[in-house]
Amino acid sequence: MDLNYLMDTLRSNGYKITEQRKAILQVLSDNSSSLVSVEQLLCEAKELNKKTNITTIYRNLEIFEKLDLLYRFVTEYGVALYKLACRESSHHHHIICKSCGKTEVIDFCPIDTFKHLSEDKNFNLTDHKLELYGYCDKCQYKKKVKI
Amino acid sequence: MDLNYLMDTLRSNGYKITEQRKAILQVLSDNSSSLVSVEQLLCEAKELNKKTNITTIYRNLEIFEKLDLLYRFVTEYGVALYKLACRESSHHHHIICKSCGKTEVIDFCPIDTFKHLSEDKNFNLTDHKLELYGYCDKCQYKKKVKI
DNA sequence: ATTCATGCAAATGTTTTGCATGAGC
DNA sequence: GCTCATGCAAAACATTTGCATGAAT
Repeated sequence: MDLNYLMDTLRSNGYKITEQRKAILQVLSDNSSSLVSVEQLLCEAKELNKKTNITTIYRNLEIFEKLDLLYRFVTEYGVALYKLACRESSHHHHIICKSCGKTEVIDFCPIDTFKHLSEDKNFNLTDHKLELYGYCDKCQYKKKVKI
Repeated sequence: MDLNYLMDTLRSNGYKITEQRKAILQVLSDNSSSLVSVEQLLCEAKELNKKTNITTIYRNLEIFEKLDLLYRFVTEYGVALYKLACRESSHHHHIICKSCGKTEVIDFCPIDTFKHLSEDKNFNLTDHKLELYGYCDKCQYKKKVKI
């Protein structure tokens, strides 16, 4: 994901470009192929800018999310994980590696299959959530669960 | 869901049947068609047994979950919601009302559709999560979001 | 110069834990 | 009587907020 696009979006929405913001965006960008926790984000952002503070992380994640720059995901244990949102992203689902957190986008959506089922149940279907879990290429033989 | 079955399961696993446990199970049973939060559970359990304590709720939810009596669900805001697990439950998904939390089971699973997609991506697929959201029969015209 | 962003500390909310007491078998 | 379950208080986390200071425009 393009850092310039991210910063332009911030600027055009009246947000200033600070060193901390740059560091956070850089970390998110470096990890754009997997989901990162706040803890990991803080840790890696500190490497880029020692001054980065946890409060700043939280405040910025909220902003990035509001601007649709960030995809927020909550694991079944209630832990929030983040990943930059694809700019061109239309509706899609993810396949997530349970070991390293790597995510891939799956364009196919099976939701139409459920349309008639929900009608049968008199549910007015508005949203859905589908996530596939497994082990990616590299992790298939070490299967150490991190998420 | 049958309270006797629940208590038998507890007993046969070495757990005692206390008034608090009965109250918690009763509340879960009364709400078996929707997801309840810990807060709601505490509130309703207190009506049945004033002595019921939040710590006891947490400890028991953990036990029930471990015995597969309870289905635990985490919303996108990280809030845990619970519902008794169906005894005969095989693999299935849920359709969840965003207003009242009512849930219905959907037996159909589209996961086979993704088998070849995950192979293309060299992902060894092990789990998945699918939830449908909408408004049930009764809530379609009041659409007040609670979950 | 003005406004927004940050850091610190404190507050909040949720869940967990230690320990003494009490209830179930 | 023994064991497990409970209640209380405190601890452990994750996240949010108030406020004064500092950086970006």
